[in-house]
Amino acid sequence: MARRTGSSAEVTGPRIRAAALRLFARHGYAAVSMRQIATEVGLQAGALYLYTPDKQTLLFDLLRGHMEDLLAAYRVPEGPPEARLRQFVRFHIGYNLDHADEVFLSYMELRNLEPANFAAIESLRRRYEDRLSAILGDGVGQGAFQITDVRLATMAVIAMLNGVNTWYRQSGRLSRDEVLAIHETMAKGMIGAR
Amino acid sequence: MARRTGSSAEVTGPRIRAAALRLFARHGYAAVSMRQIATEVGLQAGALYLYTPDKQTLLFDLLRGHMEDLLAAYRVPEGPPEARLRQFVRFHIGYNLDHADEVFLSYMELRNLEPANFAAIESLRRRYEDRLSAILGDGVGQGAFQITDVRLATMAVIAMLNGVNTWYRQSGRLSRDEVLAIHETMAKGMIGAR
DNA sequence: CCTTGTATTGAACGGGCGTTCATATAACCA
DNA sequence: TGGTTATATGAACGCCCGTTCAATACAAGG
Repeated sequence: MARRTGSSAEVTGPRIRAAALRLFARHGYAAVSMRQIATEVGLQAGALYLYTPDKQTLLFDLLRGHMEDLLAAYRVPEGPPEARLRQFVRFHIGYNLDHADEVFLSYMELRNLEPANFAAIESLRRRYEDRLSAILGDGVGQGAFQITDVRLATMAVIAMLNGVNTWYRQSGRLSRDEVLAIHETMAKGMIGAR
Repeated sequence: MARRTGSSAEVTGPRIRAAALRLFARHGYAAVSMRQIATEVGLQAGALYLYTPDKQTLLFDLLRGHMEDLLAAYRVPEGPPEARLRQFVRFHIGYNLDHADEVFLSYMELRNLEPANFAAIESLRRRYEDRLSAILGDGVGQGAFQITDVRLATMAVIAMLNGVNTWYRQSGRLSRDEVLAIHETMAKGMIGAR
């Protein structure tokens, strides 16, 4: 057998990335073999190399794609700092819950990236973090927030928000909107918003 | 060669665990081979099996040991809820910074544990989290804290505190004590402490 | 000095790894 | 319809994996 009926690169490429994402997130990059990914898609391992030069690039493309999608999805909010912070909180939690595998992978597999690839992802992440820093900085400038160190506050707010992904389940005790509302309040409290 | 001069099980066992901890934390459980661990200690791979039944148990013992050490090191604070929260924050950040590899490993490698081992670690972690929940619950009862959901607030505070380990460096811009103080304030703000 | 027990080697086992490539088939186009 | 190109196979390459075990070298005690 060789080429299979109804197959095309436009279908196979995304299916490979989806399978790799799922397996990497579930078991870890190092623990997943190219043969497992291929099996998931219904291919032999060799066929994967029509779609990625190697396993490392497959991982990197997943992380880069996620960070770029995240940055593209973010709409810079307008209005007073408190309202903008509220919107950031809602966007961040919402996006993370809707892209749990991507987010998980992007935090867990950084150490498996080659230095150059690592730097590229970190740079994208920093750009995202800076969007929260901008809101917090404006809030301080307008006297709405009481923050000793904007960079630290940025990291702390994001760390708190990221925590949601570790425990939230759709069938859980709290609705998604309750979780969002509570985190809005906590984020405001953290930074001394009046 | 066989037995080497100056060697004894009391020395080799801890050295193996230390090497495994360092390598697992740096590169990930799945990416580290028994041969690499052995080389680090100056042994052949086979010798490791005098000290652990297998690789999985080596990982599990590291995680269990860490969680037990953490629970043993925690002194239940006394006084009003606000003071007890302050002490929890200081203990948690301080302990995490002093045991960065253990903490990192305990979060990253949970998924590489067999179900029974996973459950054991999660149970220990839950016991630790409950100590913060107790403080928050008391604070609510005494009207000192304004918390919609104690369990959610517990997870959020711990997530925020854990974030420190991802960026704090001793040579960094902020001193350890500044970091502690700021996080005390943020933790209090999160839960509406007066 | 010799025996006993501990600590370790080094080879071997079966198997899986990432990657390459000649080959084959399906889809497309003239 | 026939030739070309895109898509995939499946075998092979060299290498590393976790684990076992007989053989062995050393330390300690009598």
